[in-house]
Amino acid sequence: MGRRILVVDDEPDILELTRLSLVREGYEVETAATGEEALACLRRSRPDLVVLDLMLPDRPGTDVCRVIRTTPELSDVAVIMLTARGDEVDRIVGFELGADDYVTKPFSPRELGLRVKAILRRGVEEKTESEHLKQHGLELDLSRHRCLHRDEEIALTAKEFLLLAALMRRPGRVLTRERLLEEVWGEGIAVTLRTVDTHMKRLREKLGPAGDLIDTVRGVGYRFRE
Amino acid sequence: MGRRILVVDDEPDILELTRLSLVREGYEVETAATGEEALACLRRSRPDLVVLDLMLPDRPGTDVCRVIRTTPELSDVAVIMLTARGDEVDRIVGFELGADDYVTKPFSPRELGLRVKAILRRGVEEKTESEHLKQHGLELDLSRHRCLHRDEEIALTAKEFLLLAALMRRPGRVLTRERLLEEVWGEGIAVTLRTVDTHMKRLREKLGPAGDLIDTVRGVGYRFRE
DNA sequence: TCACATCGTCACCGAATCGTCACATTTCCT
DNA sequence: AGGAAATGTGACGATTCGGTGACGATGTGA
Repeated sequence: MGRRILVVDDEPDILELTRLSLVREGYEVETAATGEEALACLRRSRPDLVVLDLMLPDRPGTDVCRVIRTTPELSDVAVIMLTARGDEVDRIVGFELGADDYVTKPFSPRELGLRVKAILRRGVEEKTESEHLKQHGLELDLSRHRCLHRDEEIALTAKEFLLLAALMRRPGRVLTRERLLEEVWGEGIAVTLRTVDTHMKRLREKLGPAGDLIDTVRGVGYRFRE
Repeated sequence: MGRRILVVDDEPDILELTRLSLVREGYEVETAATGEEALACLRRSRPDLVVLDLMLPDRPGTDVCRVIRTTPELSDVAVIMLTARGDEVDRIVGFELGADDYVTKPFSPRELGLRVKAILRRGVEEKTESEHLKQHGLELDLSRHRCLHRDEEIALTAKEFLLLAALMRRPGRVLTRERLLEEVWGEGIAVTLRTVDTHMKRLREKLGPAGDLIDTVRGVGYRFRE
């Protein structure tokens, strides 16, 4: 669980020091010096937590944070902001921006380590509910948006992933196309029912042999093998 | 679906911040500052969930929670308690009070949002959990759309399944062809009455020995053995 | 900007399912 | 027993349903 961290700061020294201290505490650490770099890395490797400097060369850290929170695939990533003074803390943490915590510069590695640990632990607690589905060798990591079959990664698109998640959340239960549309696409969205079929086909295709785990119940809907 | 939330807290700031963050996540939110207000609002607008501070000016939140749980019309409302420390958690969430979850102050809106989402989802699932009919070794699971006879699966078509369900829902009672048409095919559908006979035949055939459980009541209709 | 991935829709096909009919059988009545 | 009415049964054509491949629109990263 929660192990991978991205550190974003434009000062090479701070970046390196932070990286080292976190690595020493057992985390996998990546680094980025700009907001763009950071976003690219986020999309690529989906870390569990981002330590984000408020001041970056290309765009403010607040901006990056906002992008993270408004991107569905990233919204589970925890964010710790690095800020010069404790001023705008209220705005940063939580409300307007949705960061999970902040640390004022200058900070000791130990302090950061403690915050990181606390945040990640909280994250784990939240996620233990059912963010991880596992059935018949098929594994879905909801928070990380990943799908494994016999430990081999299967690349799914957003819709395919949500579709599979909806089915796997209630194994054995038949879900009508209407229900699936509602759950995956959202309520009141105007999409043909048959669209579900198409996505189901693509999903089965990608799942390969595991595609058989999805049953078609003629005249009713689809169901995941119990 | 679960959308409406009541937030109860006596601190205006927290109240407003919480309200905002929940509204932003797409919920309809009402607020109350006292226990009495909260109960009034509950009775009036029946929200799906209450976020309830433990400390209120007029009466403890635990008290409010107890009232909710012991009022039949309100017992479906989910409750999330806000508490200062993780101390009395067991008592709160467990049997004594019957809250569904708790969040310790201070909390980030994100954290609360996640809890809310989880709780509401759970509620929906429980309510959708549907019938399971079982008679004379014949078993019908509506939500899974499965039919078992002595633990052996019997594959039924949609119509056959609905027909059998209609009969099994009222064992011993005779259902006319008209009634069955209405129930299985829907009202105002133009289908010959004799169509029911045909489906009944196919159904009995598939049920094998259990087919005898369906009696024909000459001149009236069909009935499932009591 | 371009290439590429994703998504929604459509049209077509084969197969499962359905509805109806004609005929056989049973039941009930006189 | 004889006949009428109701139900069982088998066959057949019609319809529905889901799988599938293709296409165009849209969005997104390089």
